[in-house]
Amino acid sequence: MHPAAKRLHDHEVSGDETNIEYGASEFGGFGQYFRNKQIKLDTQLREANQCRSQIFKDCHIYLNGRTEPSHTILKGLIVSNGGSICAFLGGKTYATHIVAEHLTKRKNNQFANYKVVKPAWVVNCVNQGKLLDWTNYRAIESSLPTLDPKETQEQIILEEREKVNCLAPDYISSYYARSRLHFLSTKKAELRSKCQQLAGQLPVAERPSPRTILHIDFDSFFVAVALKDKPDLKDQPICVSWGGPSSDIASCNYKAREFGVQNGMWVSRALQLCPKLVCLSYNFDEYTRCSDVLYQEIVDLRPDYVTAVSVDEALVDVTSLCSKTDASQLAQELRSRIKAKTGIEASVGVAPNIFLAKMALRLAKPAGVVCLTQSSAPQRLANCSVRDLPGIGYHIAAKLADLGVTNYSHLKRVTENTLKNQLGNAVGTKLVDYLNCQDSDDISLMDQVQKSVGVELCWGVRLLNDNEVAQFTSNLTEELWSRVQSLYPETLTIKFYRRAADAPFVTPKYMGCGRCDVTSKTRRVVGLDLEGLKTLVIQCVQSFACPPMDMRGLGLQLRLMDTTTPTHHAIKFPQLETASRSTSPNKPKIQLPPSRRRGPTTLSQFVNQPDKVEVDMEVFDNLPSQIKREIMAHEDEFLVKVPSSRSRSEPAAVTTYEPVSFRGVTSEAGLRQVLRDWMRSAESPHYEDVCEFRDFVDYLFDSDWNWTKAISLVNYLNHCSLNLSQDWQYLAKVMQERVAQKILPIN
DNA sequence: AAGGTGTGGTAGC
DNA sequence: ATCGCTACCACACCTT
Repeated sequence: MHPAAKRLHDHEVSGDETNIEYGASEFGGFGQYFRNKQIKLDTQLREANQCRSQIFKDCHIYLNGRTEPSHTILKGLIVSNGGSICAFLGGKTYATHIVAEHLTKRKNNQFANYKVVKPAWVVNCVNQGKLLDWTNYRAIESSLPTLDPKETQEQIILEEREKVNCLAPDYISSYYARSRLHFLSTKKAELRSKCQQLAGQLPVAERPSPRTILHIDFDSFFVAVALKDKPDLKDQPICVSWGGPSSDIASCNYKAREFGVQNGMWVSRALQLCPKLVCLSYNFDEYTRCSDVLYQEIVDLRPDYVTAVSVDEALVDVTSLCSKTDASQLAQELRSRIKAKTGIEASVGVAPNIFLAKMALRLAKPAGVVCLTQSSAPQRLANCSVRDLPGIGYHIAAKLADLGVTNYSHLKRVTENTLKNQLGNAVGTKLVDYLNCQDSDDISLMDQVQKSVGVELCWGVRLLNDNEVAQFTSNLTEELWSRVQSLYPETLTIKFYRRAADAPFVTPKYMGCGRCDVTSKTRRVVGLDLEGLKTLVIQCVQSFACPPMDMRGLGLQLRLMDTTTPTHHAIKFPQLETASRSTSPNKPKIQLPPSRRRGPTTLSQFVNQPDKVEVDMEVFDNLPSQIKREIMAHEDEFLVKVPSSRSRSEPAAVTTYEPVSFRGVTSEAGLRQVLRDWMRSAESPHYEDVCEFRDFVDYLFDSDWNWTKAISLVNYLNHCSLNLSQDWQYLAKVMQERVAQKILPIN
């Protein structure tokens, strides 16, 4: 489906709640109760008029500036004839038409790609009972499909760049320093890792079922922090944002929500709804301080388990504690201690599972504690909007609304199969669980090791040419690299934001990305260093073939190697027995940084091994580490005499030594398992095993398509060896070097 | 059948 | 003006 058509379709699904787009980021409370007056007006108009006709079917119309007839009348005409009103340009809903009398120069530009019509178009359409050709009612001359000429676009970008320059050396760091979403994401990652460390220290408790789970969270956290030194404002409608008209509201208090203000809404919009709204600033340092107090108090309880949900929010398993204390009392005490130490209110939900704990928390806000049980929950939750169920966002809620399900109790009306067919297996199953007040998520199984690391930047990206695109891409890749640390990346997914063909060149949000088409690409990055990564990313970005001036954002995500889970799935993988040791006819292609170049080396050098000094294997194994390492490093000069397999299995050795074999192992995960077993089996590697490993890696490397897996395996060895003896680390280095050199001649 | 890739949804304030 | 991030899951579709 064409993107615009899809948006129209989506719009239909969402009915007349044209600005529900903000619902996507709504949180912390029953937004249902504070519906925007505008929605009500539309609904009432539509109901009163019972949709006299469908003239404006599929029309999503934005009214701009002063009009004759008035907005109210036009709105009535449009809505009662099957059309809908678009509250804002930009965002996720797409306006098909703009109605305007006069346009300022800037708007002229901003609206250049819309169908901009005079109000008479609406009136005449209704009078004649059909949709008239809009081009006879143009409000500006150069409308669709003409785009801004290239020079104009260049001019716009140059002007914008004077204020916001995404190529400035400190742009990325200063951007992230002010981004609330970046703050939230990175804090969460930090806390998750801390909680995981903690889990290792906590005693491994038995896990009788049912559990007692606390879900604790500060009430409108950012606002609460902002109000700490402005207590006189606490009864006013307050929000936290950077303050400009198109800045996002990060958090608003309950007073503001009464006016329909929601988190994620733009300030300009919120001010329409609530002119007295007061905007306060962010204070990231203080958020961190409060967060630390919260988590310290939780840890001091000595719970069975803690999971970080957010900077101000945690799931706590307190089952053991509750054998002595009453859960609700425990929660109350926790609440008061936190209030005393931070000065801000937290609420707590108590329940036997995560789902119910989350729902209990919603009921508990503001400043309260609510306990839910399997038996009390259904009644307490009956009227709660499906939007408030964990994992049910704007899109799924819209699909549920199509099924006639808008609140929790309606779920009963739909069969499990319908849910699964309409929403997918996972969501369907989850909803059925919810209806039964159950949750298959187990708090002790959450917080697994991090699987990916990424960066994304979609604000202020304004670039003129390929060079600038490469520069920006390179800068962002460096930022990504700085976050990788000792982690071990396997693949890179590049997410490219390109201005949608029909989106205006000047974005509705100041310096925002506007509506974009997003495409992505995944590549293996095993064996690449920063320079290699940069080259790869720039290459991929170029492959999207986007006019530089239409680039609006870039995301880079590294999937990390799975270092824990052995898998039993076998992927197709050639067997060693059938391997040919000859040079592969198709040489692998890989971009390696110039820094890796070490002079000419050919594959044949490794294949045709030079004469060797003989070393007995047993002797080798008993050599001091230092010498072993030397031999491994110069293994081409040594030949270790391997005893026959018979003598090896003789009971001479006290410890039973099992030679490592990679033969017959078919999956990458399986290979890693063999490596892990090998590394566990000995303080330092046996020479024979080293040879087996080297041969296997050589084989992989030489076979047509497994060279990336060879690199992968060697790097995995390196990754794991960090915790092992120097011998292991050295082996890894030697193998890395070997593989790196094999790659060289191909460049 | 199992794995890879591309896309899309959700959560936090 | 403005700071629209990021990790993770699930799925459709494709290849082998």
